[in-house]
Amino acid sequence: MSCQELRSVPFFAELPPALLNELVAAARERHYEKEELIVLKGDRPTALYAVLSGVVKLACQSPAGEERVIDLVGCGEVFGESAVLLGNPFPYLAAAISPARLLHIDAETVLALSGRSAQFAKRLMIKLSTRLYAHMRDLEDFRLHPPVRRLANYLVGQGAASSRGEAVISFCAPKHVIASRLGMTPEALSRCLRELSDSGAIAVGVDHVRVLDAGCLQGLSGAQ
Amino acid sequence: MSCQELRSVPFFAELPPALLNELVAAARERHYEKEELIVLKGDRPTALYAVLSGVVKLACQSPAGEERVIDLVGCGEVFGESAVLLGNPFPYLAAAISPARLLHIDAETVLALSGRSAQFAKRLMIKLSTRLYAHMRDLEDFRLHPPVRRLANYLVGQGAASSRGEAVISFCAPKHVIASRLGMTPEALSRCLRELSDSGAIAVGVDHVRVLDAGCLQGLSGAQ
DNA sequence: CGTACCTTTGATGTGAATCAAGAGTAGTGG
DNA sequence: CCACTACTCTTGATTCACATCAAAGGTACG
Repeated sequence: MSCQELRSVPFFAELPPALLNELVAAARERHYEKEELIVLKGDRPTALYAVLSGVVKLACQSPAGEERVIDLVGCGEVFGESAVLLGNPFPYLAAAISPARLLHIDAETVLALSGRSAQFAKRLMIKLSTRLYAHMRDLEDFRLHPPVRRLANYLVGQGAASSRGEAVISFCAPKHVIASRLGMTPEALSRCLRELSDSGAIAVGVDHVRVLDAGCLQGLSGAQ
Repeated sequence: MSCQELRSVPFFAELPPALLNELVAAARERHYEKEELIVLKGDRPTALYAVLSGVVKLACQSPAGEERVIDLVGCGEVFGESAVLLGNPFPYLAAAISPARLLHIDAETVLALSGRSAQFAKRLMIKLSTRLYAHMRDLEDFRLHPPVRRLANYLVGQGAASSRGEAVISFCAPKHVIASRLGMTPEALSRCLRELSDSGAIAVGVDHVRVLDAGCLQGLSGAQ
C-alpha cells in the first residue's frame, strides 16, 4: 500500500502527507471475487472501505430474502463512514458485483484521526453531508416520481448532461441490478428504457445507453 | 437567549461553556405562526435551526405542487446541519406545523466552530451519521414494507416498545400530515389504523394511539 | 347552532408487480 | 466451428395493492 494509491481516492486526495502516512499504516488491501460478501447487515464496523477497482453494491434484504440495491459504489469511492463514526452495526449488506480490490482502513484509526485532525474531520463531515443529500434525492425520487422519471434522473446523474453531443453511459452492473437500484423490477426497467428510446431521447445498447436528446431527458428528469 | 436554553437542546447539551457562549452570541430566537414557512427548498443556508417548542415539518414538493412530508422535527431537535456544512441550497422546505419557537444559529459561526473545536465537529459528525441511519431505515421501509408495517415501525419508533404495559402515543400533527410522513394518503392511514386496531394491537383515539399488544406490533414491525 | 375542516368508509380506477413465454447472448464441450 | 446449455433480457397477459374519487360522519371553532 502506497500513499500514491490512497491519493487516487478523492476522499483522501487532499489530506496532508502526515495524515496519509498514518492512514496507509492502518490500511490493508483485499481482493474480492464476484458476488463475494464484504459486510453483512448487522456486522460491527471494523473498517472504513475504499473501492480501488470493481463495483460494490450496498443492499438491504426483505424478510423473504429478496434484496433491494440501495447504492452502487464504484472505483475511487468510499463507504461505511457513518457506521464507523457511530459504532453502530451496518444497516446494509455490501458485496462485490464484479471482482474488486478494496482498502480496509481500521476503524479505530479513523475514529482517532477524526478527533485529532480538523482537516480529516472536515472531510468526513462533507462526505456525510453529501451522502445525506444524495439520500434525500433518492427518497424524493421514490416518493414522488414515476419509474421513467427515476431512470431519466439516473441517466442525467450519470453524466448524460455533461456533453452536449452524444454522451454514452455504460452500465456498471447487469440490468437487473440497475433495476433494483432504481426501485423497479427488471421488466419495468426494460419497459422504461424502451419508452425513452421510442421517444427518441436515447438509444439502448446491450450494456450502455447513448444519449441522443439530453434536453428531453433533463426535461423529464425535472432539472431546469 | 441563555446558555441554559441552549443546553435544553440535546445536540448542544454536552458542549463546554466556552463554546456555548460563542453559540449563544451567534443565535437569535424567532417565533413562527402555525403554517409559517421557515425555509424554502433552494434557499441558501444562513443558519442551523433548533426547535425550542412546537413542531416543524420538512417536506418536498412535486411539480404539481403537492407536498410529501419527509420528517417531523420536534422540541429539542435540530435541522439544517448538512446544508450549512455543505453550503448547498436546502433540499427541502421547512414549515411550522404548530406555533413554534426556533433558534437560528448563524451558519458562519457553525462553520467556523466546526473547524476549530474537535468536540463540536464530533457532535456534528454524530448527528449527521444518526440522520443518515434514520434515512436509510426510511428508505428501506419505503422500498420493502407495506403501509401497515411502516405504521407499525413508526409506532414502535415513537416508543410503543418502551413500557410493557399500555403505552400511549400521541400524534404530534394532524393525521393527514402523519400519513404523508409515512408515505400514504390519509385514507390509507385510516385503514391501516383500523387494521391494527381490529387485530387488537392498538386502540385508536382522536389524537393518540393506545398500545395494547406491543409484541404484536413489534412482530409486524420486524424487530426481533 | 352552524360552518368549515378533518377523518372515516365505500366504490372505482390504474400503475406497476407478478406470472409466463419467448428472444437474444454468452460461455462449454464435442 | 458449431451445437448445447444457461443466463439475461424483453414482451405480453393478468393480478393486485394502493390511489383516487365520492360522500357521509365527526369534531372544533366562531
